[in-house]
Amino acid sequence: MEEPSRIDGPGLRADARRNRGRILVAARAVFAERGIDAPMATVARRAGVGVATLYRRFPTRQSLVRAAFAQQMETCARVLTEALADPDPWRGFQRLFETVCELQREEQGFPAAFVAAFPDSAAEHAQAREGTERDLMTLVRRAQAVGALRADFHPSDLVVALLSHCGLVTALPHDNAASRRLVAYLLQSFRAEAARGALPPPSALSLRDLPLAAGDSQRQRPPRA
Amino acid sequence: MEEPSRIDGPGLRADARRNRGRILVAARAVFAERGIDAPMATVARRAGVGVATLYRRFPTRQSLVRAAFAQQMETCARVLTEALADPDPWRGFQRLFETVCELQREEQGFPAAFVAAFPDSAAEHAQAREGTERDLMTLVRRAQAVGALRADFHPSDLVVALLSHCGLVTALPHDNAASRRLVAYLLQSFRAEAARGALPPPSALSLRDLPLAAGDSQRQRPPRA
DNA sequence: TCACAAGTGGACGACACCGTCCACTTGACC
DNA sequence: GGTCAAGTGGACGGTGTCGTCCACTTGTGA
Repeated sequence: MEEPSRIDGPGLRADARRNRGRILVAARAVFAERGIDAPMATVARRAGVGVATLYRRFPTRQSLVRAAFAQQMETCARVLTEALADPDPWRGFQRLFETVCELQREEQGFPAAFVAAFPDSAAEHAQAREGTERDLMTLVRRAQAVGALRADFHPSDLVVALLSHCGLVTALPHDNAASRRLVAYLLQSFRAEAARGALPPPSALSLRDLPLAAGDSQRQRPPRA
Repeated sequence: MEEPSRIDGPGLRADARRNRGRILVAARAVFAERGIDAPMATVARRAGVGVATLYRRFPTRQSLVRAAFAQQMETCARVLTEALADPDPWRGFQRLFETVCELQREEQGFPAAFVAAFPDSAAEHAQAREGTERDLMTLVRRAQAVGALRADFHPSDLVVALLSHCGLVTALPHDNAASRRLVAYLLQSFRAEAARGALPPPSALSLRDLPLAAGDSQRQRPPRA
């Protein structure tokens, strides 16, 4: 009410803003090297900052993760807009998928952030997600209308594809060839000509389940070496 | 030398063997619910056993994981044998992929075990893996010779596909529809008729990187809610 | 230049998990 | 039934992370 969350945004003292920036850089680096649940203290040390400063700026690990990858999230949203603007809807669709996968591949830690849970941002970003979802639906319909995207493609299939790719790059963080190969296979199977026989029914997933535009998701936990 | 590892196998006292069994059941349950790095003490408690007993039987978490999912690993190996025996190599290939994915889908925690690292079993299971690898190669060649599997399919693509599916079911543990959908898409894109345009070069992966037959792999870490 | 609110660092208590140790129990074999 | 090695449970010390608290520093606006 009174404090409109000056925890982030501007309105910070100059040195504080500088530190905030350093923390985000350090967070991306540390998350890339040691995974998304690296100790907070490690991030602080790398940023040349005390733990207290880190916690003051980002009270939860989640808020740090979200802020650290906000730029990637925005890129995803922008790419969707560009895809919609493309006169060739299939090319738009293809670029959308390829670009998001490229982001997942390049920014270590982003994939993990991508599937990690952000249950509290649900209300907050509801409209953003709905807009994104509508846009995606439009893109899919157009690409189908042109006869490029198979008719039985369901918007949730994009979520499925992105999450799988995400899992792959998490398992093999440095194997770009594997990632590219999967992307190519999936794109080919999304083409209308590839349709042979019926597919099993689509998942009930929606964008709600995937933070394409700083949204959020569900989930449990994976392994460890 | 002197003690030929009676830690597992028979030769255990009756009560000890009973406990061992209980531990494995408990481990599968706990891994399914809380992920593969749930506290050892939780597994012990669930098995109605002290921690010491657990550690005596399975000195490392890895050995516990491996033992807990040994059955699933064996099933994978058996399915490969069956696939080779199938007069229709494509049907064999298809069943192999579908069955392994089904295992990943059904046994929570198995996918995580599947991608988790088992660096020390490398030497130990070297022959088993090589045999598996050769079998797989044979299966692929046969399916290609028949004109069913696309000519540019590379054995490592199976690893890629399995790891992606693994990631998907880890992210969405209860969404069978999503899993089935992905499997269907991938199988269709592996068909010879689906080939349109060149694929990017295959990954350098081999079965070495995937514990199809109780083998092992590499890796780093994923997220956490 | 000064005063003070904003910002800072690191020590600290709480907590969770690990893996070992040891005194006690129990199954197997005579 | 008696002996004893095999087996057992739980307490315990060690380690690593969390998140807070508070005395100190520093930027800002007058």
